[in-house]
Amino acid sequence: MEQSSESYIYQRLKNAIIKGYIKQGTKLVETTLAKQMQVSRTPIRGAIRRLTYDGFAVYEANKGTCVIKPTLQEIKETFFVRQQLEKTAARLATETISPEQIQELQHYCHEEIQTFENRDIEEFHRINDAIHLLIAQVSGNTVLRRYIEELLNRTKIYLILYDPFQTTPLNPSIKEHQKVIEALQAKDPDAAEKAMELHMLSSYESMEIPVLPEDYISL
Amino acid sequence: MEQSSESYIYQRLKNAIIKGYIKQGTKLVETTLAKQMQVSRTPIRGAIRRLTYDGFAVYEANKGTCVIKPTLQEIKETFFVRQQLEKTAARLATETISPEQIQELQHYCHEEIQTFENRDIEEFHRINDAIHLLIAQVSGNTVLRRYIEELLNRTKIYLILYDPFQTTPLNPSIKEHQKVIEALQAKDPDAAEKAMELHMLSSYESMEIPVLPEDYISL
DNA sequence: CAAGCTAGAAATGTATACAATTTTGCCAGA
DNA sequence: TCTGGCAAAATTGTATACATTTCTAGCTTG
Repeated sequence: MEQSSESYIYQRLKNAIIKGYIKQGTKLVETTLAKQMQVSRTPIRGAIRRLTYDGFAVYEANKGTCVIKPTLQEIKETFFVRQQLEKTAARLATETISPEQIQELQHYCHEEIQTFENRDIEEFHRINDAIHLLIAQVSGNTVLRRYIEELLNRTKIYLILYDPFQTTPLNPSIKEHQKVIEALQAKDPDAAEKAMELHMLSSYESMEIPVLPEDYISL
Repeated sequence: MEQSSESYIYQRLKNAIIKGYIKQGTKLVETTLAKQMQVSRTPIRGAIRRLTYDGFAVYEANKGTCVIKPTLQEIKETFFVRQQLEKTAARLATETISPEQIQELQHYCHEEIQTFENRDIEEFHRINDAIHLLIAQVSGNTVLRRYIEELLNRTKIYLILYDPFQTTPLNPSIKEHQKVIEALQAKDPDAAEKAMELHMLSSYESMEIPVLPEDYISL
């Protein structure tokens, strides 16, 4: 499948933002990026606009587009919305989840433990995402799934600002996932919702404004 | 304030879709629209892409963009997500709402009753939107507010498919709004959440596939 | 007559040119 | 030195031209 130039550029830019290669607040200048990526302004422009619609950048007419620089307040608000939707997804999932899907979730949990022992943070996050996305999918509400996916993506960029060295203790996360999965297996909506609520809460309640040099760039 | 051509085109197209002037499933051809609107393809293209990101159209690479043609399932799913978020907003609003804001809501309710007597459906919907948006704003969570605003916009297009003649009894809606406002005034989170849940539920639970000629256009 | 192929048309994707707006930096004057 | 303004540079907004892909209509062939 031949992918369009714009999609490719979009992916590259998004990745660079999420990974922190592009500093928050940076202005995304069309002409500059066009030269760097050896394409015309047209696909660059499209990619930048898409980043805007996805919430990774802010646009001002006749001024240009900058990578977002969220406040701690905004970050917590976003996590809160994500929490609400994931709570709902977990509740719905108790009614529709199949034994195979439960097995898949448990498999992820095992992988998570192994990855934790290996200290492979990147892989750990990949598995974490997979768990949350699977539950969102199992919920059976595709609109809900799309919103959760969007918010999950959006919260990734926040983790860089909040915890650039990724030192957050991941151990509790594993146990929390297991709690959610147990509730799903027991088909207990209230327990599933509560478990997910607590899990999401622990991922943002302790956030504080990090002390970093102004021009800090995470690897 | 001078608005860009693209923004203007976006607004026009969105309005045409929401009002039903453009039939659901219609392909949005760049060249055709460019001729109609007397501009080049560039701003048309941007406007169409934006409609895509807002969920009013679907895009396929190298194929083009079509106005969405949601199934009843999708419509109900979207209303459900909106319901979840508005429930949350109502709950949060009980903690932050001011006497002035309560008064503003009550004012809307009075307007709503008058408008109902005048059978001005368009105005009625405008007031209804204002009530929901104000509660979302009062919640104090701007991310939540933006999502609710997006979903409110998106559900507008659904009402055309569901009820093109806008014959839905609006009377219960007024009473439901009053219930929500009473709960906000009493600063009772559970009551506010419940009242909003019931109000949202009544707006979509009874939806059925409408019987319409294939080429039906609302006004 | 149906299925498949092919050339032309049509539509989207990208590059480039030009217009309008904003930003920047320098200079004059108080 | 500070401020205001003006002109050049930089950047975004739009138009147009060209490239590539997809759609369509008509023809061929079994």
